[in-house]
Amino acid sequence: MPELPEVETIRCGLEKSVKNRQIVDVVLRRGGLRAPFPQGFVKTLKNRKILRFRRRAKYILADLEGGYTWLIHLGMSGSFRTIAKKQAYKPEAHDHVIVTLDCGMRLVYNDPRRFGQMDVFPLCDEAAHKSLVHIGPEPLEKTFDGRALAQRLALKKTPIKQALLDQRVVAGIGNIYACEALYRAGISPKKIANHIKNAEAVKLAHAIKAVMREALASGGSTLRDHRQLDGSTGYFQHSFDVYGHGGQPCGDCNCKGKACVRSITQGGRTTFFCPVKQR
DNA sequence: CCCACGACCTGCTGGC
DNA sequence: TGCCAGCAGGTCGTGG
Repeated sequence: MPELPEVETIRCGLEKSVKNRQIVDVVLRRGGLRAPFPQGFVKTLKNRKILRFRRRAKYILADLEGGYTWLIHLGMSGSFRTIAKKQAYKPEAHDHVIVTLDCGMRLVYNDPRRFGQMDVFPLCDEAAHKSLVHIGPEPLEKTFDGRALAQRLALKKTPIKQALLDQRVVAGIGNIYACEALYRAGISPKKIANHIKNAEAVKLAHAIKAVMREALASGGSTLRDHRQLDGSTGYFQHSFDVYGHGGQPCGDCNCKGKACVRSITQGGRTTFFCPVKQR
């Protein structure tokens, strides 16, 4: 489901409604998601206060009292919802993890496709965690700029679109925002990453930051099922220039109403782009 | 090491 | 109406 803006929106929701609550019970309704839940998962979460929610790439990291971190990845279809104390809770299809908090509220993790991930580990081991250790720079950090991007792209021989999906190059970009950023930067998705010139990398870094910021301000994109904790939907999907717009005019090249936006397959994923504007 | 590709899952849509 | 192929916001393991 989610890319950086959606994950960040959910992190904010968790921070507002769940931070500083103590976990009093955890129920797992199956043995795992993509991978089995780790040994002692429930036991480690139970009776710990949640101190804060952080984000790294598309991972949510909940710091727990006692020096542990609860790692959450939503995969393609994961979502959280909260159930108030007085509300009755009937498990719905694909509710896999139910966390009860000291205030009586329940936090429910639902994930139809089960591509999500959960883990818990000592905070001091975070830097070495298999899922986090290779992740590249956060695009919204000041230190991420054209130079930083160019440096990483120089090592990649794949088309730029595929390089942007590689979390070692930049953190948090997925299929939608890769397409949108390349469009804004006017760069062809087929261009080989290590052929990208410095000036283009500068433009692309700006485009990545801009599209991420704007999506964040809109509460992310809701295509099928991304919702904030309170059930409200993002609306950035209305601002897509190319994603999902195959066969329509892009609105910015000189094709004036002509169906310029194409879709192609790269690395098994659909890429949308305007071959006139993106070269 | 790098890269391409299939696997992992369920649900929805569109074409017949 | 029903069925089935194809596709979906992500990662990971296995080959070459």
